[in-house]
Amino acid sequence: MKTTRKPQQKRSIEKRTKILEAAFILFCEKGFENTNTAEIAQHAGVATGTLYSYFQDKVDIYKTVFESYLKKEVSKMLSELECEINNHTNISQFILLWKDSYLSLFGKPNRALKEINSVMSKVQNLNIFFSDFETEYVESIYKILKEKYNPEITFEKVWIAFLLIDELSKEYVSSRHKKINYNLLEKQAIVFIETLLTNDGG
Amino acid sequence: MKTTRKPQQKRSIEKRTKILEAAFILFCEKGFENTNTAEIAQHAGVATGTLYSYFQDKVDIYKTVFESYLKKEVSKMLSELECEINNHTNISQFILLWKDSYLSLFGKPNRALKEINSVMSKVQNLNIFFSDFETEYVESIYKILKEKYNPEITFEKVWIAFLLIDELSKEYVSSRHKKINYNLLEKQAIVFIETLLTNDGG
Amino acid sequence: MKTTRKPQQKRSIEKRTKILEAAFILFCEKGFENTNTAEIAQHAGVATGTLYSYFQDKVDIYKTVFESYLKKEVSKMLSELECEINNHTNISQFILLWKDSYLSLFGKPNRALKEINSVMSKVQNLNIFFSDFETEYVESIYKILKEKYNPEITFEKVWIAFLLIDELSKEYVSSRHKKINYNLLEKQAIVFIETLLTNDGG
Amino acid sequence: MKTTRKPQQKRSIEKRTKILEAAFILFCEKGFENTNTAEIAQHAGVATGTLYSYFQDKVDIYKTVFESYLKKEVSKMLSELECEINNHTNISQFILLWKDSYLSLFGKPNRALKEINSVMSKVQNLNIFFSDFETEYVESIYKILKEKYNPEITFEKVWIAFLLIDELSKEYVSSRHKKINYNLLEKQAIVFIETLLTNDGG
DNA sequence: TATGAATGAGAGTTCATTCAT
DNA sequence: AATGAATGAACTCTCATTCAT
Repeated sequence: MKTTRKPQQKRSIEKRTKILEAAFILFCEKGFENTNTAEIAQHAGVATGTLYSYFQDKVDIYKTVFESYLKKEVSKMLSELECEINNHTNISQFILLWKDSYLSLFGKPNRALKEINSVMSKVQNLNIFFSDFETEYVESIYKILKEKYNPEITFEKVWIAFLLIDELSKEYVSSRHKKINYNLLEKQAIVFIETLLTNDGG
Repeated sequence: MKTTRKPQQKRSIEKRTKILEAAFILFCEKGFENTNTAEIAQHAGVATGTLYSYFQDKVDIYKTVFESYLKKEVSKMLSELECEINNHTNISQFILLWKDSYLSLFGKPNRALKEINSVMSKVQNLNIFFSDFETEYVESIYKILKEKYNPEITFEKVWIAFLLIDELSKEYVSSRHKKINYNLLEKQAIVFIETLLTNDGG
Repeated sequence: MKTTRKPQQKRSIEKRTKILEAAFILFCEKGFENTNTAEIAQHAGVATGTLYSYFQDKVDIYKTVFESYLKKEVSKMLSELECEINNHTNISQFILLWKDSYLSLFGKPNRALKEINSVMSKVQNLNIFFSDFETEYVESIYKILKEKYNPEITFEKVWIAFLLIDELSKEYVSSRHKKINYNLLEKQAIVFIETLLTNDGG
Repeated sequence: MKTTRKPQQKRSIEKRTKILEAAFILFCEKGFENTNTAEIAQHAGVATGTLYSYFQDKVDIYKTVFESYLKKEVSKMLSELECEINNHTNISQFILLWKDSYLSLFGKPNRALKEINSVMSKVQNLNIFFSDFETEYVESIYKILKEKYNPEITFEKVWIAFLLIDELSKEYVSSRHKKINYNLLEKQAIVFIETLLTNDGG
């Protein structure tokens, strides 16, 4: 029977946090498969064995890193978004804010999250968490839009907007398509998301 | 100085093809990291050592597999698309055809291609190929659309349409978001893309 | 220079006893190699570090556990045996009593004691203790038998009886030979031991 | 899906044999837990990875080592015993031969076989093989004795004889009881085994 | 004196790559 | 040209032991 520590003491929590921070940075930079446990330990300033006091295995570290990252950052982001709306933001500005916050959230861990299928094949229930999480996230945006801007809006339209914002962020992060004028791309995308979300038809 | 053979003889070419086919199937199913060279050799019906007669290393196999897959399939797809257009297809039908052909192309290798960043860190110039390839692909679509449907269309708009079709395909392949009505999503997306590509504004 | 405590205070002695009890149970169940110090500490209700206040290392725990078990239990057993004899027990009954008491003593720690060679290679003088102990034990039985039943008996004959009782106990504990009728085996063994110990020849 | 090689070629068989030989020596000397895979490989003159071409894991090596040792040696021993009987051997001589052959077989691997419980907890069906093997072995002896010397003999009596011979061998191998006159012990044991096996009573 | 978090050497195992045949 | 047995570095994970608190 294997147990992992649920640290209550301050120093212990600090160590756990350091491990998660180091793992986050390395997974984002190099991905899951190209990061080894020794590196994580070294960057966290702990011994390799210490990782296994706090986490069951490497996959558990991955899972915890991105679960906690998303949980923490997304709820923060959503409340910030809601706050902004109350300051007389129009829908165009809202979309811009949405895109910016999404980019700041998913820009960094983008690479690591892409590998999720690889990690998934080693553990059950991992993709369910992330799928459900995405759904919840879009539902929150959907509620805001329905309440504040367009009571007729459908969930699917918001999802399309979400897909586009997701792709825009990835384009931005990679910036690998030389022929693309990113500023123009973004401007046009936002105009069309606005059309999508305000038009009654569909 | 290490060399890999450029096989000219018939039997050699067959062997190379078998390796690429086996690798394609396995990389698509299990990803790069979870597929080992012994498996590829076994499925191809050759010895492990033979892999290294035709390819420099495992990454070279990955690179060649998807380069050749894309080169071959995309040009086929594009000529099919062009062919269809001449049969009095309207833009809405064109978008549908585009989406379907894209799905049939990228549905299968989706998982393997997601890992591209992971593979990239082991070899130079891999992502450049894929980025350039994507650009060329969208340019081809852009030309068709400009010529046949809308001379005013911008490259960026087509790119937005492309991003959306890409994401739709991924959603379709994974089908992991329970709350999404995929038929509705697709229908609305296509209407939206049509609007995007026919409207003069932007 | 490392020292281990010789606890004099009541609470200390209790702790030491708890460690030995926990270790005894675990070593008997799972053997030396498959029992780890964390488990011993947990079952004893102490911290892992505490083990090392009372014992030099894991081997020292093993050694102490079985030394103290044998010393305590065997002398108890021998006095019980001697007690029974005075109540007009015949030799056949004595052998039965011997076997039963031996089984109750060595049945449980059988597995752990089998591993003694493995543990021995890590520490000096461990097997000497156990060998000497066995000798003393058989000598005690020998004295009883010589005094009460057969003055002509030889030490070697008693040793043969001892070997047989030892094996019988092991068979009983493992019960893994399906074709053996254990009741019959035991009955015949005891008859044989009786013959062995009463016959003058040899 | 993991596969291990079934070597057919001469050189391959040699390598497998070398691994088994090295493992046999080391397991006998130091036991299962105190022998590591690197040592086995080194003594066999192969790389660590090579072990895993021929065997699934360390336990599989242990299992194969002693299964093949016993299968090979015991059948050889039994045919030798049968051969001797035909040369007008009396029962006393037969018992002596039995004991000697048993000693030469189980003397060396005695230590390693004692650890079987430890290894067993890591793998299923291991003890079943060894128990069944012991049963078959004693049955063979039983058949010989019944046929050639005493048609009235019971299986249980032969088993008792077997237990005694087993213990005698262990005593001999360890030779750790200083007060024992081993020659006398053996002589008396054999006399009594003879009594046991020839007497009709029981 | 007791704690238990931390250590890190060392274990078993995998697999891309090589090279004698 | 093709083989596939062999390699051995690198990986993840364990656990007896230590030591700051």
